[in-house]
Amino acid sequence: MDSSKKISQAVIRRLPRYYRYLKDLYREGISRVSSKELSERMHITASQIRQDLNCFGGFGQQGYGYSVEALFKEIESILGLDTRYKLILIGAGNIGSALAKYENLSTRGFDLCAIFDVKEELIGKQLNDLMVQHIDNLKNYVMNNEVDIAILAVPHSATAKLAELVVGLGIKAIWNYSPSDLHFSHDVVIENVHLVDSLMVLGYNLKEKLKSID
Amino acid sequence: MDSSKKISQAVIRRLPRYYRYLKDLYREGISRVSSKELSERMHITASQIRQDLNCFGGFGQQGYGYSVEALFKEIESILGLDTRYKLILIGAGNIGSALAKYENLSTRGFDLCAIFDVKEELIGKQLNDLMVQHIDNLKNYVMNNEVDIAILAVPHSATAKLAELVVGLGIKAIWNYSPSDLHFSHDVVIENVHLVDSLMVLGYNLKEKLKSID
DNA sequence: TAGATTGTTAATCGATTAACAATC
DNA sequence: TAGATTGTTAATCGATTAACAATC
Repeated sequence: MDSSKKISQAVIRRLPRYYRYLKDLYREGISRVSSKELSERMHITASQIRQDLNCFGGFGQQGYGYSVEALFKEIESILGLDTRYKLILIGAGNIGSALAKYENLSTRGFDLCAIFDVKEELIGKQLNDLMVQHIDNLKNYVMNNEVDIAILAVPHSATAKLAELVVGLGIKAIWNYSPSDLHFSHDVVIENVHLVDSLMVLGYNLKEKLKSID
Repeated sequence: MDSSKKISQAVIRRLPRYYRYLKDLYREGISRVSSKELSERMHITASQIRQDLNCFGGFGQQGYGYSVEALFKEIESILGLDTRYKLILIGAGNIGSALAKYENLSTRGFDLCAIFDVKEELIGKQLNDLMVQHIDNLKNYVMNNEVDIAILAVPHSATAKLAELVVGLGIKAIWNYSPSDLHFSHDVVIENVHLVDSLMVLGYNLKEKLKSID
């Protein structure tokens, strides 16, 4: 549980999955779970579960297993889901407006506070309880309001410039849905999301599957 | 290039990224690229690029590099993006309708052909050029039309039952946006997508970043 | 106590990187 | 030919799995 020890991204990317499965167990009214039981549900090895959890601390009890509620709370806290983040959305097109309407964000502590776009016909449009503002207001908004994370959902051509702007204004995290990947220096954290990538992998795997049957 | 050799999912999951970067190069009018140049753009090692590509064949030329167009076409073909897939969407809620409106699907060869939901108020609703049908029509539709991939975007409570139905009807691939993960036997391929997972990882990394600055 | 299951070390496996001979 | 860069083997690194002593 030495906090100076760097935890690998492989482990971190599994945390949301643990979070989901534990939440399900909790909702089902199950109060304890062993690494073996959890491993069967999650289709990973019990060994991996114990290794992963021990990166953060000894949450279990020998001979007993893990308390579902306690472990859930631990992972919630590790992921920072017990604190709230303030988000802005840049780009109110197809993906952008879908994200704005996505209720799972606020239930996980991610509060969308403002929406910006450049297209005149979108300005003033209501998305949930927010009104789309002109991108020219962005600078002023960020200087007067706390912003933790910027969601970028703009076309290829606008991505680089807007990312520069956002980072220049001191925002340290970008959830990027734009077609082009972002790479910044180590003091900005980025998640590049490409929905279609996953579909391409699915298509590939389907093709291979069918090939092996023939 | 032995086709019997199993290619690791780690490599396969990078293919869409190669595809995107090569498409960009192609659009920029760049006709050749070395693994070193590509590695700088993509922020991965040149070694990895050469290893990855050589899983599928020797596409390069010593002393020259790779032809952007030829390599792009190769990867497009490996991913099966030169063939078309027929998709159905189950669940026309927030995520479902966003996916239905997502133009990037058809441009990559994924044609959405029918949409189903159970909610009376959604039946008959127009999404792009498709009308939402009642889920009771699903069986009949699948028996009379080719379907390669089902997109599942339904609530937790409906996921398992609908997945069973879809697999029972012989569909071999599911792009699953439902809150609960699906795991089927090896003859069905699944991609479980959880948008918020990526945001949670971003939140975690942001928190760690800020911690290290203090 | 006996049984169960963790936490943790050691072994294995796979993926990434480095190096370099082959060759365009 | 000389220079460049691939394809490929070997070395390294990291992640996963196995094993088991510790302990509830």
